[in-house]
Amino acid sequence: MGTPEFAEYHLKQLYADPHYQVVGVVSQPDRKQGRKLKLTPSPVKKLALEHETPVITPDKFNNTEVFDTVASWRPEVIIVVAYGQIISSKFLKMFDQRVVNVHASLLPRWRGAAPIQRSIIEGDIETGVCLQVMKKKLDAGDVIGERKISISDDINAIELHDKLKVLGADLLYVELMDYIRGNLTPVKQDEQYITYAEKLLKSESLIDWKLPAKKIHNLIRGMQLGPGTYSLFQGSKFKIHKTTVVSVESDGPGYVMASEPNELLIGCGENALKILMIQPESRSRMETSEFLKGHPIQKGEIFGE
RNA sequence: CGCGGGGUGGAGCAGCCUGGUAGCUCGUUGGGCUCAUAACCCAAAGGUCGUCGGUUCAAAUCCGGCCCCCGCAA
Repeated sequence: MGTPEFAEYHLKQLYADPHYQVVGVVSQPDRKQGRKLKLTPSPVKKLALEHETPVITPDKFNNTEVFDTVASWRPEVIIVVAYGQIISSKFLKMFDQRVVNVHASLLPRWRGAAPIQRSIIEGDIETGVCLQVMKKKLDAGDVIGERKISISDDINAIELHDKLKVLGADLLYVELMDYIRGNLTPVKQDEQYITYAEKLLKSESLIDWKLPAKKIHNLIRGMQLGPGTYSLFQGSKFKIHKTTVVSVESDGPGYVMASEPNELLIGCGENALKILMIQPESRSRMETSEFLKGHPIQKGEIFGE
């Protein structure tokens, strides 16, 4: 059971693994997507169809008919990866201890919707993926296995996402097999370390130059997988895609401290940010050096207005 | 029929409204200056202005179709 690309990767690895046989797939209904609002199947559904696996995409999963359909596939284990709907305890009881979930954080840290992004935004130096036995309470299940990875200070959420999906699939390849065979006992989560990864809000996209450069840098990296971040400049929006923190005294929040052929340095509440990749309205993203050739910016001009 | 913005020498942009010598910041090539340089000076090459058609004496510019890209929204 899953929906986006993160889940699709896991499913792809299951198909490739001779130890598993995929008997059925559950995904979210087709959504209107893109500029034409064309009805598009989820990556997981698409992959399942290519493999001619039975697929269902119920609007509401928690429904007896749906449960019966899943039961009719006679699954030995049910794997949930970024499905996108709450799964009722009734279903979990039907398949007692056999519904597992891959979650992209080191539980109990970052339970919830946006663990990858939140780990970067909050400046964590380490994260990972967990395989848990699903409980009624969100992401509170006993942990079957985990994989850790360090977060470098220039990796963004998309890159981290791509690394974590590989680790997640590996949990299915190794630990899940052990669990099914009864060779592995899940471990309870230590409740004192619980944190929640709230969904990213659109209001978080606007850069507040009064914050320290480090915080803004983390936000920009974390929001890459999601709505992105932008700043206003002379009346239009500029998406900021990539930055690096420069340890110098700030001239003030949003002040352009240097605008040279290859460099755009903006003051923050503390230190400054060098903009490396930027995107004006209606244009594609571009390197700052290219951007400056067609958009001359003077030292002393202000971002954020 | 979801809303809107773009496609101009190799890169990033201006010009379009108010049709009539293709411009700017770079890059490239050659030359000069310099102990030297990615710095400076001089010169040159390089564009069917996305594409097809229409209007016109004349279209990058006005009108219509198509293709590609981007933002919002979902």
